[in-house]
Amino acid sequence: MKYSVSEENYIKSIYHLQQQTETVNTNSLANELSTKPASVTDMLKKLQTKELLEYEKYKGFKLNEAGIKIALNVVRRHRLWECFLVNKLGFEWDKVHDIAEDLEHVSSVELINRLDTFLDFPKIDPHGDPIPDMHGKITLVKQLNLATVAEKKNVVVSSVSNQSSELLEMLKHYNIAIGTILKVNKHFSFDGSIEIKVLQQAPRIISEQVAKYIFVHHD
Amino acid sequence: MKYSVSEENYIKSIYHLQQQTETVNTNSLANELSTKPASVTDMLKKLQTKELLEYEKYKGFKLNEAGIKIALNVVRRHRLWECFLVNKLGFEWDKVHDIAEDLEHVSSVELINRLDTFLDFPKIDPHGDPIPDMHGKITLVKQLNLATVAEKKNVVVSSVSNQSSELLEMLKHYNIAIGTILKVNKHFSFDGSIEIKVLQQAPRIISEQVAKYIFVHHD
DNA sequence: TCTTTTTTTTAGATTTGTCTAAAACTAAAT
DNA sequence: ATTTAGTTTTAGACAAATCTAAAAAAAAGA
Repeated sequence: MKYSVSEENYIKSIYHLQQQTETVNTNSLANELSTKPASVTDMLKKLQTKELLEYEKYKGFKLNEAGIKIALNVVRRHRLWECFLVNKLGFEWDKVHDIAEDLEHVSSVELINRLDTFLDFPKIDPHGDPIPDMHGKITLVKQLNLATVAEKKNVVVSSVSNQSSELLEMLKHYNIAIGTILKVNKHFSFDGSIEIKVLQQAPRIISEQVAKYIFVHHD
Repeated sequence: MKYSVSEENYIKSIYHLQQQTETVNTNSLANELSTKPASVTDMLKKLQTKELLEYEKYKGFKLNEAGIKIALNVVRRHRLWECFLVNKLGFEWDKVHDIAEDLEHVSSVELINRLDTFLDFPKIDPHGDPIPDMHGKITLVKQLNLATVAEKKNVVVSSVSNQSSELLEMLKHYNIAIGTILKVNKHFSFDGSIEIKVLQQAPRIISEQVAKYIFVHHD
């Protein structure tokens, strides 16, 4: 079955909200979607009729199995397009969200699977978030904070939890991006700073303040 | 200014129709868009208010300068996405139209210009139709029919005027696609067949019937 | 020229997604 | 337990894009 752009956006937002709280409430969804609570209630009725939602008046709601499946599909499309925009078209990762927001609603299954192949089946998007496969399965990559990673181990940068352009600029200057392989040479307990080594580059000192925003995984 | 998906589709269809007839009429546009004449009239009023159209009741209509500019932009997006789908994702050219129909409405200027760069500034799409540049300028490539091309000249396959899967299959078997460089060795006046030579392949005989569907241009 | 046919437009209805304002419900606080 | 504050739903309206049926205009034929 096909869903409208609006329906897909509601489904996706409910999915994101119910990752954090067991059941979602009307106001927070309205806030997330920059719409009014009354509009949310209208859409809830519609999604309930289509049997994608567990919903009781005044008591919150959440996606059921069918709804989650659709949400994962939209998330998959969004994140694959983000990979494309960054890895193939050379966008900065802080610029791709809005465009991917449009592209995610182009719903040809064959398009998305071919895109997946073209991108070589990425497991995480440029923000380090996992990409569900075509069956909705998410391969969870255990993420570690760079500030706490053991010394002398190779790790891959998987996400950065601060999207400010100041930090982005700094990381670009350091040649650190999602996917960069690096090694922690030493932790300095005096100020929490660490010395890291990126392949083919001189070792470099990073402050604890910066390291705390960088997440990595073992390869 | 931004236009709705519906407005863009009307503008694009009017553009295509007015390539053939000086002014366009309500019924043929309704037919092109698989909609009803009454709906067309409604949209014409809207586009006229937005000053994209020359339109007098009962007397036909056509896009003005501003309208043509928008149409060329939509056409550009459509054809660039078709290139992407065929050249990068490996779709057959007879499968890409519907998907490009959706993608063309994602209207980020930066997205399209980066896509153009990524595709290496193609001048024609996989059907051999020209791609307008970002200013709406079309580089017209003079197309010749393969059946009438002079012998011993290198030419590039630019379009095929029959989209049947039977012909497509045949050309695929011959390793002939849009962009293929070939040379006509000889015309046989007995039956109109021609011998062609594709780089790094043995010469091959093509019937006049097939050659007539293939268009080429000089490099 | 005067019907007849075809094309185009108008009028009014429908669907989807949104809104505001008011009513209904829940939760919290005295 | 009752008032108050906050949340959620309902009722009714609106804009965009479509439709059907009927009216108006143009084109074609006798």
